[in-house]
Amino acid sequence: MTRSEENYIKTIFHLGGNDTTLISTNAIAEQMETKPSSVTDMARKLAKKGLLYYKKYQGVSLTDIGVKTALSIIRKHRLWEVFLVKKLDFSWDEVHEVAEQLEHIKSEKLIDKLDELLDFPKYDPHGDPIPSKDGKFMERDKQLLSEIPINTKGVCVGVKDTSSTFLKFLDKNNIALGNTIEVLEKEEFDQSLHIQMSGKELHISHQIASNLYVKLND
Amino acid sequence: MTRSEENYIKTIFHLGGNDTTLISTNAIAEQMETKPSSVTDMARKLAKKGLLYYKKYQGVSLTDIGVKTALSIIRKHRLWEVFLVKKLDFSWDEVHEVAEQLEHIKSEKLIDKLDELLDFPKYDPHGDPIPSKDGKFMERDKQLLSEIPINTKGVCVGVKDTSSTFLKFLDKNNIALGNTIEVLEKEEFDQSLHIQMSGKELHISHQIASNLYVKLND
DNA sequence: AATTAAATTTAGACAAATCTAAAAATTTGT
DNA sequence: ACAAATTTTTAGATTTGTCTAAATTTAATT
Ligand SMILES: [Mn+2]
Ligand SMILES: [Mn+2]
Ligand SMILES: [Mn+2]
Ligand SMILES: [Mn+2]
Repeated sequence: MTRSEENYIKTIFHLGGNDTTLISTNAIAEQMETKPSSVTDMARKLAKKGLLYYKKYQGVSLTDIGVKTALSIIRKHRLWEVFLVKKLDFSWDEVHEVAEQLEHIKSEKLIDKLDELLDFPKYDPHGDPIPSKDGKFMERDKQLLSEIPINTKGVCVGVKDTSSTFLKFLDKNNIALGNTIEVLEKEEFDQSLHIQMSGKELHISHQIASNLYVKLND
Repeated sequence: MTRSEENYIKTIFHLGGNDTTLISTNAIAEQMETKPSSVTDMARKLAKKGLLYYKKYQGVSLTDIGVKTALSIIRKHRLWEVFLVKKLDFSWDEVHEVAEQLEHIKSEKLIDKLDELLDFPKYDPHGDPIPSKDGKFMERDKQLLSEIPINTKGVCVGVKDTSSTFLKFLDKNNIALGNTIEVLEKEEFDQSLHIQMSGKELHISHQIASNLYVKLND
């Protein structure tokens, strides 16, 4: 598989094309910052290769082989992200760009040994689950911080927005995965939250709270 | 720079095109397993980019920028080889293929941090020197085992042939970098050697001896 | 239901990197 | 020095992945 083909497969998976829902060429084009006509060409090519199902004018969805392929690329992407953070002291806002390149390196042994070196991590630096060698992975039971009730405690386990700006903002405010957060108060007016974290009280906007995943205690 | 361009630059460097000697398109084509006509096209392209000097019908040689580029790629290649051996338990005959891919990953921070993780190695698993960030490196003072006199001792510091078959052969015979070797006798007939290594006596062919580098003691 | 708007595909073009076959230049051998 | 052999370049074609502009299909609106 070429790098371009792999990127298409991965994007389609992320857009939800793993079940029978058809993903439109426009949606793919927008996500990949390319043109719909290019997507059509690639859809035909990948359909012929058996990686996806393509219904003219309707859209695409991944075949079983397509899903397996996508999971393999995502596994590599996320393992490399862990490597960059844990072994090379990258911060979580710097890893994505490099992982986009590293995910295309072809060597089964490489990725299995990397997995071992990292002690078989279950989640990447952004809290996203890492598929196992055979494509299985556990989506964590998590909720957006903005949607949990007042006076409940949870552990911060992931981010929805993985943009560098958001991640740097979290760093600046000492919000990190693993932190315990308690919602103290919710402002009716703007949906902003008063929270307690690491002993300190903090006021965060709805914008922030709706991009942070927490796992409720017990 | 594209992957293809980088591979051309690297190959030309290895063929000795760093000084004023011109390297022929045929030599490059043979080394890269491509056609001379393809090399001509690329030579023009790289000349226009200022990476090499191209004299029609004569050949090419790298400019200063070309040499710098080559050294940067070689640095990456060799650092990744060290990583694969030291951190992921690859054997020295398995690393080249994967390093050929990894050497094209673009991230200055990645390679500097990798260097640090590996404790700034000076040589790769095959005994080849690793250029520093600013392109400097020390070619070790070494000789082919086949060319040192009888009754001299040396430390095995490198291999000339880096093919998988040769490296596996050395593994099988417990010949590894760092071993001390003494030449006991040289057969006039076939140039084969009787050597002493790790307490054992060994008989090796000229073919082997002329592909092993040793550094004489003192 | 007909018209308009939006999404999608087709047709044709382009750049990068490669190839084959033919032409041109260089080198070799007498 | 000249013919033959070799090397190198040119010309034209191919594949991959992309694009623009036009045509077609589907969806939305009156
Ligand atoms: Mn990522
Ligand atoms: Mn991630
Ligand atoms: Mn190598
Ligand atoms: Mn090497």
